[in-house]
Amino acid sequence: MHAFDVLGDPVRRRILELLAEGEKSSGDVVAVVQREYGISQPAVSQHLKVLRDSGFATVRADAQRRLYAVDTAPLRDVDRWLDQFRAFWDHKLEAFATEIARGKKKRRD
Amino acid sequence: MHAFDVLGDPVRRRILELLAEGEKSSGDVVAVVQREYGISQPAVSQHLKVLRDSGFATVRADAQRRLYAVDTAPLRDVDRWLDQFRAFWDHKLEAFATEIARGKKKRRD
DNA sequence: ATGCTATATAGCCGTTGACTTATATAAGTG
DNA sequence: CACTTATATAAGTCAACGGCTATATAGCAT
Repeated sequence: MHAFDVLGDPVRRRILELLAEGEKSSGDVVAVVQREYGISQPAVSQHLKVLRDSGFATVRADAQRRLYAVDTAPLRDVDRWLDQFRAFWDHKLEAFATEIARGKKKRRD
Repeated sequence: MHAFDVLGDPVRRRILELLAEGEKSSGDVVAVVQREYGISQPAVSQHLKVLRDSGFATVRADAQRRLYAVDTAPLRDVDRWLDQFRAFWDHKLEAFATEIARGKKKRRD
């Protein structure tokens, strides 16, 4: 599943936002999402699986708990894809700051 | 349709890349996409409609032609959504450069 | 062992989205 | 006006996705 398809789902975006706050157990995520979206535990679990499989999240076990953390690698891919459009809103010196931010010392075209 | 859903489709992403090169007629887009993805003219036209409706593209008429151009507003929304994750890969001074690039002088939390 | 807690998987179903072909609309051309 | 070009819309099909309930798996507690 492509990164953008993963991010297409509002529940998955919300889960990533939660994980951005720090590592959270499946149960923690279920609690919040259930309150906000009213979907079942299995539904949330499936979203977590998608996030795992697509590289957006990593898991580690803690007894019966599964602790999820965000992995930004695919988000960085998205960010890099956006690069080709930044020229449209990054004019002036902002473009320079962005260059630095993205570590593109070699680009000159 | 949410911005991420729009970007979820590879054909639409490709169309945006084409428009990033400059204004193109529907026919120009159809030609490329048809060659690369082997889908019909109406299919491409429908994708262009989605891009229009979701604000990713603007059109102007030139006789029977429709000239499409990219509108980056929704892409900027996506970029801003990514902000909450940048802390994970924007460490050191790069973060500062990004701050400048995004014009966030007020943030302090 | 037995049961409770935490999480994942299986199997089913309805909706949606991305195609298709056929056709409509609109503007230039002979 | 009739024809062709350029593009959009209509209507139908099919697969994929996201939800559900039921159940399996695994670890802790009694």
